[in-house]
Amino acid sequence: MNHWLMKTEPSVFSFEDLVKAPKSTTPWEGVRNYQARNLMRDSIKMGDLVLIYHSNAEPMAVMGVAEVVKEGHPDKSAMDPKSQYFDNDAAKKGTNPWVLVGVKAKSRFTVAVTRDALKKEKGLASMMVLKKGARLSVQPVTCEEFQIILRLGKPEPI
DNA sequence: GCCAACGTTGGC
DNA sequence: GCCAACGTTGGC
Repeated sequence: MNHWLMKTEPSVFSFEDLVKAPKSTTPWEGVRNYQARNLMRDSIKMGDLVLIYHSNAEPMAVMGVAEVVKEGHPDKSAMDPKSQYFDNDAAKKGTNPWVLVGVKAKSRFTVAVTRDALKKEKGLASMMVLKKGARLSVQPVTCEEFQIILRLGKPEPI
């Protein structure tokens, strides 16, 4: 099984929004970056676990864990003019390059694992999310990193 | 195919 | 709000 980290801006869609969604499940739409697209298309599999990270927020933190419940398939929002994620170029061409996965909230951290807390932890020093300028919104996380963050977050089941 | 200019992300 | 770092675009 593989582990991932997905960023979200809580003002747009927060971890609690995911928890409150029907069946605590949502299509992770709106990713418009090819590297992240490739991960969702090729590498992210059913049952993989995902850390949900709040970016551009107070606090910046990992808020909980989600599970992949649907593997890569077309992100239809790219072709929907009414969607905030509409991709005009893709729509004009008539081919949709964008892919999403379905995620379901699995556990909520009783202790939000803040960016500062991540930085303080020796075993997390090489995490992509901590690198300056790292913008990839879907990132791989090692099993060791995942376990450390789980220990810090003291998760409770949803 | 290079690379400068641009728009966006996201920490600070 | 600022701006560094990044990915993408488009002229050549």
